Amino acid sequence: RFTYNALILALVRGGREKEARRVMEQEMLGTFPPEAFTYNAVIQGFCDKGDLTTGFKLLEDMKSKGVQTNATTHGVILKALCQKGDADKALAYVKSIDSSSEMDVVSYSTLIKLLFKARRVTQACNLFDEMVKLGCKPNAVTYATVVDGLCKAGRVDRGLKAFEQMLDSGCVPNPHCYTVMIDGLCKARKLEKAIELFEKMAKQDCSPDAVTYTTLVDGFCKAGRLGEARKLVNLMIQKGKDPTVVTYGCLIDGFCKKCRVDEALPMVKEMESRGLKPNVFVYGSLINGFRLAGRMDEACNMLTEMNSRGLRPNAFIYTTIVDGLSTVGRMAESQAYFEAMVNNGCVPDAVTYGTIINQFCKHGNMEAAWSVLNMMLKSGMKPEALVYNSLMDGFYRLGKVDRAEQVYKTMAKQGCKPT
RNA sequence: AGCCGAAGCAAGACUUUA
Repeated sequence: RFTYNALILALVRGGREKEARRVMEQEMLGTFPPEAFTYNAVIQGFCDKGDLTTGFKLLEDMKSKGVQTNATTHGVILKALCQKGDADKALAYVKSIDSSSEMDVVSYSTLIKLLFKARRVTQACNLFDEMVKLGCKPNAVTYATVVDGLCKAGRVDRGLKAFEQMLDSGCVPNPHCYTVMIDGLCKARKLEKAIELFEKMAKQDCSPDAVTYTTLVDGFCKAGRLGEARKLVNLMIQKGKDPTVVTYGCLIDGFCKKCRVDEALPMVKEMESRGLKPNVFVYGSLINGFRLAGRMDEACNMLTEMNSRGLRPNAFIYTTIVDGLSTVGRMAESQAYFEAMVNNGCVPDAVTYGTIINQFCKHGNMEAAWSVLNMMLKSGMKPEALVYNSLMDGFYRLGKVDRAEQVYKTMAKQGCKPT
């Protein structure tokens, strides 16, 4: 029986869930009574592939065979629903659970994460309170989830409270817990507090890992404190925490944003010498760096280089190039890159079209801008307020107040709030 | 009873008077 379970698990992990199911249904069930462990593994296999239909079907099979679902079953199902972002279904599922197989700390944490993801912050917090009330003790993962959820919802203050609550509860924090808090503080522009926490970590016998370092490196970079960012990367090397591609990505982006792309380039060499290959993010930063410096030939060369290295440029990359070329007045080339984008099967997104609209506006080509907006709306895209702002500004500058008003009305109709 | 489920980090468009 253990052998079968081990085999099934191995198949699931290898992405061969169909075989796993066959082994379970046709070989194992003839010899051994069905058990939750096996079903959980197979259900997970299908859910990981996005096939929730089969997942739920197996769940029904399981129940009809009299196999008791357990907390892990719920965890697997909730994880799947979490990835789909289907909070309502998840809540309905939890309601349908009978009391003999309760939720545990993992399934609760999964559901809390899902609710935060669906921006249902109040519900997430209520669920957290509920689990405590029911005697299910939150662990470090639960707290990390809650702190992260609160911070990403713009409630760092409450994130900090939850973090303190974690310490008070006697829960031993791990680097994950600190990292989400540090990240939240950095993004809320409370860098000093983030540094403080980072320094406290080491003292607490919880040394920062590569992600924690990277988070703070990014914090320094976003605050324009590049010297400190660089020093921190040196420190992590010294401490034996190897920087990752993301670490270098943050550092390189920081320099690029400050128009110091020439200092960023040696860092690419440095990362390569450490065995790290620049990825699409790194190229994105570099291309943006050249764009900000008005050096579009070099930006385009970088795109060629990434192609030759087998990296596929995405909408970010193309949008940066399209924008940069337009800004320096190279309209025909800009358009050519937009066409190349489409021809290469890269789908322009709302930012791409927003960029194009903005560029038309800047160049006084308002009718073109207006028609792109309508195209966006027709295809169901939701332009951000800044796109409407750009259009209104463009019409105003040409003295076409009525057209600007028309834009404003469209904006209101789309439910887009003015900024 | 054999370790089946949960958490963290980076790139693109508006607004600048120098």
